[in-house]
Amino acid sequence: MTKNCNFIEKLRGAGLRPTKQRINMCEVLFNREKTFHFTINDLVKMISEKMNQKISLATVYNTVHAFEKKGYLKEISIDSHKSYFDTNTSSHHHFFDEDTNELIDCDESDIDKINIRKNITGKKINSVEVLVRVASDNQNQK
Amino acid sequence: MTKNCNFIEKLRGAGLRPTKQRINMCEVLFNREKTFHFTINDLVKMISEKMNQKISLATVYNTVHAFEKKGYLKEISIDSHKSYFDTNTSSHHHFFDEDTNELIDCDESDIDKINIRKNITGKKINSVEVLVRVASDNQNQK
DNA sequence: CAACAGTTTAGAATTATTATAATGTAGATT
DNA sequence: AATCTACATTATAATAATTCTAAACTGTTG
Ligand SMILES: [Mn+2]
Ligand SMILES: [Mn+2]
Ligand SMILES: [Zn+2]
Ligand SMILES: [Zn+2]
Repeated sequence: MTKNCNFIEKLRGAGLRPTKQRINMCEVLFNREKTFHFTINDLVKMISEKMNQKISLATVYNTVHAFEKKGYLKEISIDSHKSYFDTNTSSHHHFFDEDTNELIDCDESDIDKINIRKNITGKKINSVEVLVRVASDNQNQK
Repeated sequence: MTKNCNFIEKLRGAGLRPTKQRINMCEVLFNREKTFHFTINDLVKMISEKMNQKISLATVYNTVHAFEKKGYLKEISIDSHKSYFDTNTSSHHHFFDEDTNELIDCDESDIDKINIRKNITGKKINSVEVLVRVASDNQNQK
């Protein structure tokens, strides 16, 4: 897909200076075949593993939030203690595996289009997201 | 509905001792016509306003989590910085008004039943929740 | 290359939540 | 009713997550 990526252009296009930290983060986040879900902690680990450069935690937060604002990342909140970011920024739904804490993308065919009958005066719909929580099917009661 | 409520029985039924703090929290949370959504902060304010007793913040957290575990409250997470609790513990969907930060319940007729085609081997579905984010419809672009 | 605005950084500060351990209390036992 | 004990409450400390600060650094423009 995005091979030998020109992340410099991507960053410039968003009005973000292509610093080496941001380019490195782009490599880690976007230079791959498939989109994925991560926590800030995951990302800090991935960056320190994949790069030999040190990076400040504040920069990771800053950059993730900048990317989120520019629409390069989406936040998926599971509960107050579990929040993920998604490099798949298209509108899509999720399964959440409560055993493994894993977020799984749905594709179009997995869930029928949501039909919303209610409308709130003066308000437009910005997004419609379904979260399906799943867990092991062992018939151990509770 | 729950008039002159016997919260003592409700608490005992859950294996929770009916202390005066818990009974007071029950009054604030459940002794009302309609269910509602609140944050921990909202709740602390409501309790200190409605009671003349002081209550420890730790007790509020402990009790909210105990009630959540017993199924008397449900958590609704909007993003990593906004999390609500819901005294409506039935399975239902939500609108979230991004202008006012207000959560609004959907009822059965507002959203068609969600049809899930995907199934994850060995996993059962625990819940299916839709969050519809809405915001002011002023045609101010962005 | 000079100048400047934007960026990074380490560390401090802030906030939200949980842990601690001393004190209090509900409910059982006598 | 007095005593006992496990559970609950409390103030406060500790921890964790995130944001702020202000000094140093760097990409861009001219
Ligand atoms: Mn955010
Ligand atoms: Mn919780
Ligand atoms: Zn996703
Ligand atoms: Zn609700």
